[in-house]
Amino acid sequence: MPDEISHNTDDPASAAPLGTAVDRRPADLRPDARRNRERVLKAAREVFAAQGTDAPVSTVARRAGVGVATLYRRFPTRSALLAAAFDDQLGECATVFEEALADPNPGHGLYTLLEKVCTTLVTDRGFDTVFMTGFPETLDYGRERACAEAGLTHLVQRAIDAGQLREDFDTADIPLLLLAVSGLAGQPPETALPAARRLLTYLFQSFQAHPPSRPGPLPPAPRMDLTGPHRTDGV
Amino acid sequence: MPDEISHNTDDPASAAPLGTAVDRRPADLRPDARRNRERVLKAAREVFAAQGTDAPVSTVARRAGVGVATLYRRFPTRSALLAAAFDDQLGECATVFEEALADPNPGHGLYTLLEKVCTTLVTDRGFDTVFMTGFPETLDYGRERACAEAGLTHLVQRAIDAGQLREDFDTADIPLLLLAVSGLAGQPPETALPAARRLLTYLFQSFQAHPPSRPGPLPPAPRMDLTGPHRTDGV
DNA sequence: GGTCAGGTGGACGGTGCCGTCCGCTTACGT
DNA sequence: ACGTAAGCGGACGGCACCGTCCACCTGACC
Repeated sequence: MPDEISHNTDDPASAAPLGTAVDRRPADLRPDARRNRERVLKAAREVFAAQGTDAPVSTVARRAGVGVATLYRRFPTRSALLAAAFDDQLGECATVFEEALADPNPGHGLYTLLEKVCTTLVTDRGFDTVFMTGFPETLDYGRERACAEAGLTHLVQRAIDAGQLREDFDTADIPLLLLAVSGLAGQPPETALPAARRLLTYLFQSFQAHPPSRPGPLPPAPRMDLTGPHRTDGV
Repeated sequence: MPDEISHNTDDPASAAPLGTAVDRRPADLRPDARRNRERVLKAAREVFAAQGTDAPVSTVARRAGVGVATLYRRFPTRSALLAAAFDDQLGECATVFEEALADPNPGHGLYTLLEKVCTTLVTDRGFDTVFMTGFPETLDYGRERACAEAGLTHLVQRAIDAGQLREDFDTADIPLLLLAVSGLAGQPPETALPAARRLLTYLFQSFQAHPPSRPGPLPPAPRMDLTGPHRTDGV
């Protein structure tokens, strides 16, 4: 599971020793450049959230009020820009993930973890792409991923042992759930969010080891029309 | 729900009286043209199934062994080609849908309907796009759709009345489920298919009005890695 | 205030796709 | 056999995007 992908901490000690250290630490930048960098990131977040990861780079540049060259100077490739734009979200993910691991009630931890991740997944268009693919070229993916996966397996096992998850629940069901939720990401957020919640509720009720004879309540079902991916173009 | 979109029956009586009658009836074509038309459709099915609806038209033409112009002559726009390519699948959908409506056991009817649709959704890449969007410009969508929706609501209501579906089940949960399953469509078919089955099982167990105290068995969980949309390029 | 590395923006070449145009080919009727 | 209309394919113009290049600014430091 691609949680806690290495996120830039703006900490000089975390300089990337790898050859791919294209994104120099913002602290070294001239203040105007630093300001532009921020503007680009802000614009990138907005544009990618609204239009998805396929949005043209020039749109981001225009929205940031800078030229394309400036943007490419900081983020030499599209992937780099994407990774940087979603970096803090990824970091937040990592935090939530650690909170979940620390939760004494594993079932509750797992639920809140997935609830939060799914919310982001469905609210921020384009986050799904970054989250799912993880940009093997841009970020050192493998280690963090393996670590997250191990933690997740452990959490799941704890929840099973506690009698909160059915015996035949599998760690692989979590990517499954994530993928399923990301299928809702194309909808406009105001329907996608309740939809995701409802789906999550359905699934969690199914995940229980001992379901009650009458199923628990569901969040409301949003009306949704499937026609088209619903670009929320901000001009 | 976009089931049973108007599918060409190759029946002369079904001539489109609308202005959009660009796709002349194959019977009128010269035999060589007719043959080429079939070749194009076959190639389109293959290419779109393997690469998704974004595949370039020229790829289809090349695979069919015809020039681009030939292709565009028959299918003046990309949408037309897509619609035509998935026409029979859509027709099959309609058949399955009617079978489901006719099933004396509404719960069983609903399950098999969704099982089949989901299988197609996950097996044929690109079918999801066509199925979900339904091409309002190309096909007369509204009537069929409304009809399907009404039938579906009726089926759901029957299943609820029969005590097979929980009271708070909503017709809108079906698009929800479809969307969720289509989220798996990016995976390679050999993992996507079992994944879809498992997801469907989880959900249906949750849909039951009176779940058993021990949940029923699940189909196996496939290992899946989320990294990337997994183009299955057939060269 | 001068100099210059670092920063900037717009213009540019490259690429991949769409959908059309036009001159050649082929099947069918006489 | 031959004329004609239908069919054909490659080449083409247009467009959108990517990523680079270069000539012009600007802020920090002497």
